Amino acid sequence: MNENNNVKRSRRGSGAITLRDVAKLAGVAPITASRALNTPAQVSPEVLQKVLDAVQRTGYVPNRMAGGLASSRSRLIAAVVPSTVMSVFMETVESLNSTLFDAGYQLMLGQSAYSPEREEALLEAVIGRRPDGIFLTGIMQSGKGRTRLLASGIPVVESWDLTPTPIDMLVGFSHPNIGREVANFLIDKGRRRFAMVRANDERADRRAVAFVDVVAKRGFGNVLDVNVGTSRTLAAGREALARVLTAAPEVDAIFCSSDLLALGVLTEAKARSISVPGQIAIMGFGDVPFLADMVPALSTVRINGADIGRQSARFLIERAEGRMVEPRIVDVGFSIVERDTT
Amino acid sequence: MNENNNVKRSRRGSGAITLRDVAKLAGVAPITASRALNTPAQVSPEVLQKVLDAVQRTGYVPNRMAGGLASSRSRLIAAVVPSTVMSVFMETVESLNSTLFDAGYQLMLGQSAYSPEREEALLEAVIGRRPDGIFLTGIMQSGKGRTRLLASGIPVVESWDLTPTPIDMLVGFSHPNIGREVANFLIDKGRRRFAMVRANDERADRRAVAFVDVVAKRGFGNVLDVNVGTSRTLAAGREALARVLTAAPEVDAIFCSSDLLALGVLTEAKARSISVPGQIAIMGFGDVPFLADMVPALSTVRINGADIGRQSARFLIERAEGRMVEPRIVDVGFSIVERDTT
DNA sequence: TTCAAAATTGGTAGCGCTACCATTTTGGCT
DNA sequence: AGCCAAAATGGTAGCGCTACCAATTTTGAA
Repeated sequence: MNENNNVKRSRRGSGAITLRDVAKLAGVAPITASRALNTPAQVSPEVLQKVLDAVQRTGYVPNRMAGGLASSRSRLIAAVVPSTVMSVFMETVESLNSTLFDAGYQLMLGQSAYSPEREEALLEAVIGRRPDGIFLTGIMQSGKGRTRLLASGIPVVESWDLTPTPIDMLVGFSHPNIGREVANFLIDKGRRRFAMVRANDERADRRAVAFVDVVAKRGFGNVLDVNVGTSRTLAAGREALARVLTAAPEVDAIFCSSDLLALGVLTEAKARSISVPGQIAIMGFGDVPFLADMVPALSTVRINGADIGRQSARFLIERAEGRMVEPRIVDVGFSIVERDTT
Repeated sequence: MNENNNVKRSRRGSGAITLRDVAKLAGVAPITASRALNTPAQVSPEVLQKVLDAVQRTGYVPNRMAGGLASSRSRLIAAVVPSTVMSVFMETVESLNSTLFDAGYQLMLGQSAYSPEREEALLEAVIGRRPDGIFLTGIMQSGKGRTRLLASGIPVVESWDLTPTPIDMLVGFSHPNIGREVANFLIDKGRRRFAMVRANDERADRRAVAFVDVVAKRGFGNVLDVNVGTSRTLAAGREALARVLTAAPEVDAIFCSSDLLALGVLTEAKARSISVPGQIAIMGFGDVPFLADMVPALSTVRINGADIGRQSARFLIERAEGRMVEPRIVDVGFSIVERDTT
């Protein structure tokens, strides 16, 4: 029984320890070793111990690519995010990742960077890994993308928005509702002349439309609209206030499409000695973590990003394990957080 | 030539389109179709066209798990980050990801959450995917982890620090140097009574030691040390200033272990009408993007996180394609950014 | 025209694992 | 003791792809 009889080992392969090696060392068949590791209840305690010992001694780490290929279960979940830096989505990604990890899943991160061409390539790359689930921040707008996702048969969670026709599952909240509630909130606070500062973002557009609509319906004229393009920076917010002041100095409330933009507006207001909220009320969106502790603390719309991540992870896990999910659409809502700037 | 002759298809498999299907449709052998997609130069233009057409018509997306298993190249890179929310590392992850993506690699994200037990499990999960490279934020301290990584044979980039003995490659900067330079900088600015506000973080500790050392050497007594534990929040910074003021009201310069903490100190100072930098100078660390545009703008230590990501990605790609990397240690340096709070 | 070299295509045999089925062993019951 | 179901173990055949080698066709230099 010479163990070295397979001297002319193939040049292929990684050369790493395989399940075969572990099984041989434990004196059992490979399939038994596999069971010992994956479904320990199916093997006798002695065998389990022998296999575990062999794993310990060899430092064996199962090859998940091989396992995934054989079982058609990759235990990978892909998350597509537009950006990671200073992004309101990271809270979601963090809770998504940690919930998934605890259930034995890995997270693949793709950045779409708000670019359609890149999104196309990203989708191809993502599907190529055969993840057990895909998490999208936002709703897949492109019909091509939807078709592709649908054709892949992979469970999908869209998020951060609401639509009656998701690809598959959905965990989000209503942007128009936010626009409406914020408008009502500000009007009820006695504000009369409104401006919006927003970056290029389809969701912000829908908040804006609803906002404008309510303002008009309640009879407070039109809303000054300042678009800062693609830059979601604090600096863009500062510049935006300058533009607001030039175009309509009488504005007394500004709804921004992100907290960072709002922080910029607030910063510029302070720099110009404009009293907040005395002269101008400022409202952000997203509730990034440190906002609450600043002085003045920014009023904003709070989205429970961690909740979205957790809920999405649960959905994806359920589906990955073959169970159905019902209902497939969850509205996690939002809340207006009144602090010092309104 | 009935295509439906394999009626009793196996119950296994995903049922998705495979390379075989594409090859059959294009009228070539599977291996030829594989070459058409992976090394098109090795195939005649007509065949290439036929295969591409077949891909188009079927919507075929190659299974990267199978490809990875066969070729021992997963085209996956794993990144391990302590946290993603409001983290100074995300700039690095973003540039890492985008550089990798352009070269045809995918990013797997693991969160160690500053916890050793979790790091252990994470490492196992990461190695199990057989990534072509691993990016670590920070240096792998645990000997067990080092051994494991070494044994895996996977190229590793450690980062965000410097050591003469990295596991493999290293892209970082010197924390002691930062401590020293900041100390000298503040002393040269005329500051005399120092405090440090820092979270539990081994790297911050080393900055602190060097800082204290310089202060002592130049004869300005000891440095008040305020530890905020694991909370890296703005609120923690505010509370920290309160503690500083109680313990040593004469302090005239505070070096914080993160920008967020510094922002908290600054916020509390403002709340207490303490003039900055008149009475107290404040220095952060990391240079998060929006800092520069705030009023007052926080002085800080700038780390080029994007550069670390890009450089690391290049290293990892080089190694994944089988080329050597020399030198394996890169010091990307840092810079003290003087703004309004010093 | 001749023939070797280069270009193109194909066949085979895995990569490391698990689904599926077959076989052997064990234990509980009459 | 005898029988049968349940528990434990094993064998085989892939998962979908590519490395490696072999065969064929094309090209170009002599």
